[in-house]
Amino acid sequence: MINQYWLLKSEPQTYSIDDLVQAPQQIGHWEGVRNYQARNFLRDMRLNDLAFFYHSSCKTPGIVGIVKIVRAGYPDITALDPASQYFDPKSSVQNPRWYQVDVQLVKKLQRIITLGELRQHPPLENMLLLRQGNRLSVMPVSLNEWNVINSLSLQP
DNA sequence: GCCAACGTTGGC
DNA sequence: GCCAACGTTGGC
Repeated sequence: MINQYWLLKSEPQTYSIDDLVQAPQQIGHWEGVRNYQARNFLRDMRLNDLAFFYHSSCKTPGIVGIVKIVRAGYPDITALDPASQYFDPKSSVQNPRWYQVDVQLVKKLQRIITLGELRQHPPLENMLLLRQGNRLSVMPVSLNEWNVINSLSLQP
């Protein structure tokens, strides 16, 4: 079975890798995504797919961990909750508009692989993350990119 | 805080 | 369907 690899962005001030480290069973709900392209990627995720955990909008943006999809796409409950900041009146139980997945920590990297470092590696120059103006918070990562970054994470 | 690069909204 | 106005993202 061929898995797809992914990258998930989060603002650490909202949800950080350490929040996931400390979560029960180290499982987190990846909810609140309100972009259609990102939602479609969430919906495409399959059980046991792997993803990089990326910190964005912070002092040192970069990849900080690896997570596994432990529950594939299901309706985002926060869209149905009027008290939630992610509430969307256009979503309903019968016709959910947004989806979430559950992720479980595989490992927190020993060091952050910064955005600047990623940009220094020619094999990664076509990475979606590095494309100008890219604002997707959920995106696929090619096998080759995954392997390059994975080996970087093992270097001191 | 700035601002470029988006995505979304809504009038027409 | 077009497109201007607006809101958001996210690096710097």
